[in-house]
Amino acid sequence: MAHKRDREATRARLLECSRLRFARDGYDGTSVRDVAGDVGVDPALVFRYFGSKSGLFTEAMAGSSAPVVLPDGPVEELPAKLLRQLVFEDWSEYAGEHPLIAMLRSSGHEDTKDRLRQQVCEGYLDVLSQLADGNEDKNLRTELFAAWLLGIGILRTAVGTPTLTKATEEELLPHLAAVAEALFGRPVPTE
Amino acid sequence: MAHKRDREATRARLLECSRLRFARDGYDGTSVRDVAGDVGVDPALVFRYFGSKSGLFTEAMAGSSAPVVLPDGPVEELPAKLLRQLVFEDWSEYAGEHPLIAMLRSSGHEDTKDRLRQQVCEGYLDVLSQLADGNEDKNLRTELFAAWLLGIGILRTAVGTPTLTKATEEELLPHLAAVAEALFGRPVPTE
DNA sequence: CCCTTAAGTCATCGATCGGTGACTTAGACC
DNA sequence: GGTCTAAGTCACCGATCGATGACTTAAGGG
Repeated sequence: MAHKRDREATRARLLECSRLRFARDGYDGTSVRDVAGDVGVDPALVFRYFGSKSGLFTEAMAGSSAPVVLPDGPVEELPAKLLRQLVFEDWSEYAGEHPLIAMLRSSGHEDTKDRLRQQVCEGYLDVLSQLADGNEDKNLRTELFAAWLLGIGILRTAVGTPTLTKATEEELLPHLAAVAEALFGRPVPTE
Repeated sequence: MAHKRDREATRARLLECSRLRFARDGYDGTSVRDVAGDVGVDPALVFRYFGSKSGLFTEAMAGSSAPVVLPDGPVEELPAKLLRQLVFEDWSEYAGEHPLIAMLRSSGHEDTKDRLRQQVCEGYLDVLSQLADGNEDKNLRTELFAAWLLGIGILRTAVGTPTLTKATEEELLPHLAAVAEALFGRPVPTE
């Protein structure tokens, strides 16, 4: 009675809730009953709509690729933008972590690993590689910088290292500029 | 009759096999029956020795803290040593990944997160912080460098990014030196 | 108003999980 | 060789999981 009978709307709500569960608890830690319970629907409906649990997982992860910065501004501002998005944005909708970091928890499954790689490559490396233009090991430098951003996010949220967890964006920006300059050989403004 | 009745030896074999399982399949993906089967022993024995599954997990992870570089050489060589150990060493005994990276898969459990943090702090940050001596944000710089090393390991093994995965140690060392110098403000020899 | 269609539910299955307690057997010691 | 202790086994419990198929009910059209 709380909701009308709307197949597409129910499907969408299942996907949304499952995304949060999968991100927070991982694939194995999430049960179909949990997700159905969040939506207020019978678990059997999940199998009617998605065939299986892994079908739900695949579709949920496919729809979560949205949050990626588009290269709309000058390339020099990209590192700061990505850092802000990866680390400091409010991901409370995704259980407090960037979806990419959360997805790492399920990287034991080969499907997840493939999607993870695809998302990192298309969403981050393609954009970041502009910064490495003119350098010798362009791709390697790009991936090394992406590794740093990812590592910062992980130390902050998944490990909970003391200093980095409490660091503010303003404290991080100077070091970001220094490392970016060292890797890309060009000045990167902090503002 | 394959093995004699030796409590300590059986305990050790259970720990060793569980370490590999936990690393490769995560906490939830590993069953007590799996581990006992690897050792060729009854699953009930696991509970007799470790009380519970999480007891086995805790003890297994506590015992895997061994692989940490000791600061025996000059501090300038630490980054290269840690990179070699984290990324290029042969971790086939641990399913091909450094235990720390593997442990990230189970970082949904708070116990694992605590142990992970402790291991990163004591095993890596304490050693690395010598490099940041004399700098302003000593701890922050140290954690930022550790984040980079961890991120490199993750991109290589858990994500499988194209260029970094195939990179050799010799290709990475110059960039390691550049970033270390940018973060710590002191030259870091590549050899 | 009724009847069809599809959205959603219910009961249940088989497998697997962590965990427990009673039991069996191997090995050292006298 | 008998006996005692501890290493290891066996049978089983309750809970939970993914999954299936038969069922019920809400909504729209004639």
